[in-house]
Amino acid sequence: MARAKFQAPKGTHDVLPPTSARWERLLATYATVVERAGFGLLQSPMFEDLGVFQRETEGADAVRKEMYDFVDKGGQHVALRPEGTASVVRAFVQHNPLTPWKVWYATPAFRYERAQAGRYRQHHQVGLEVLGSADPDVDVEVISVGWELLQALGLQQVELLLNTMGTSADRLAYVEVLRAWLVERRDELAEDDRDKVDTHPMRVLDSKRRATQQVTAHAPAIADHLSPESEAHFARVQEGLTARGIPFTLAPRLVRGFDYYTHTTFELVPTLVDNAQATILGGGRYDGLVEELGGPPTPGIGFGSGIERLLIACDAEGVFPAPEARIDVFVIDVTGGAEARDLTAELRAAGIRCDRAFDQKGMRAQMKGADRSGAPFAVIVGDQELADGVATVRPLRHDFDGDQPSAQQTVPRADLVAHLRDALSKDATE
RNA sequence: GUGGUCGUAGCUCAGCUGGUCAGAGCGCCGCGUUGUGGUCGCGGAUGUCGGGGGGUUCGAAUCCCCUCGGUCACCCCA
Repeated sequence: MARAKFQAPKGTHDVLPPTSARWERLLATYATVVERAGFGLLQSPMFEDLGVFQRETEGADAVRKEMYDFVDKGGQHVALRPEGTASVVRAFVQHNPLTPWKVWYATPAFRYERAQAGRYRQHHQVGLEVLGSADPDVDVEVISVGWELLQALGLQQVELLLNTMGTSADRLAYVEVLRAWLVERRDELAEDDRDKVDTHPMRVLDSKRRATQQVTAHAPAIADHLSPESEAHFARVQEGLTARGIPFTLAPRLVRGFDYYTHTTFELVPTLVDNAQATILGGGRYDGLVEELGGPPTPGIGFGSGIERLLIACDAEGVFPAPEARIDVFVIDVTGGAEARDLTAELRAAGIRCDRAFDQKGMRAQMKGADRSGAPFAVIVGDQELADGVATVRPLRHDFDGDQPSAQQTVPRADLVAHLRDALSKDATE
């Protein structure tokens, strides 16, 4: 009877080396970008009380239908987080930090849905939030940092879509105008969109169906229903982006997934990725959310960005490749392994990244391992070197000169670390 | 949740309408070089033909159904 074989659950995936090195680098890049802008890391639990995410006013599918929720052994109803913002707001309300509170995070997010390219049941997001300031310049800063992340990754073919929802009062008023307008034209809409007129009129604007798009092309626009305050806020955001040299496209039909958004909303969309799940970074302002979670009236804004989708976009542009060599030196020991054991420890203590072969493989096999490791140098210790108190340092990266292998040197063991450091710095500058 | 499509060695895939169909390339391992990576040559291993269940048949990787998974679109979102 064959034993059952397990595999990663549907919609989840393992990231193995060397691909995982891209993840490490992406996270490091993100941390650099946000920390130089004054954001600090917020580590918060991956699950929360269900109510943190599932609020009465929230109609997003991610929260209504796709939550990974369960009752724990103590009877508490909890949920794996489907998005990053609500957790941050909960932490803000709980700890009442000084404002503006600028935090960033990197976290898995869970949604029970059918997987496809760029959409998973467990995906990973980096994001940030600023709580406690209504200044439109904060909107500009948040969008700028998102933009800088993409720049740092090397992404060029990206479009910034910008919209505003106005204040929540503007939004509510507009939604009713829109609903009334749509009700009169319900029969002209694509069949699948008709129910949304009642449940989620703004989503009708976002429909991908042609029949619906033809109708909504003339629908009332939020821009015509903004209060002077909202107009001024949005104008200042646009002015700031222009001053920063960040190109944007006004997208009056841009409808973000969560209902908590007010004022500025935005998405960054890669233009070269042709699947439907393309948005790599999205966010907006949410001036009522803190109150909904029991805090004082506090404005907030942030974005989330999907790591899997960022990498898909990088692949489409051929940028941000996986890093190459993971180690500097591969130690080869044909005297039985004790030399490799001690020498790797010595080199590592000196800050030199190194690895070795195990299982007492032959010289040839160890050299193949050295070659495969990507290390620029092999350090060879055999019986002769051991007797002489030396090691052979052999460059691996230079191409063969015809059939002649690259030149190697004999180095006294006492000088080995210094020699390798010197050789490595020369190798790095080539 | 709805619909389409696919699922053969670690990877990419071939296998025509059921009867040497269990294969190729790459990768991997060994040897040529008992102390030297690439290239080259020689040799080798690997799969219950994605897993399980059921059906048709003298006979199924090959046909049908269920199930699991990938993938694409919708829904929705990062």
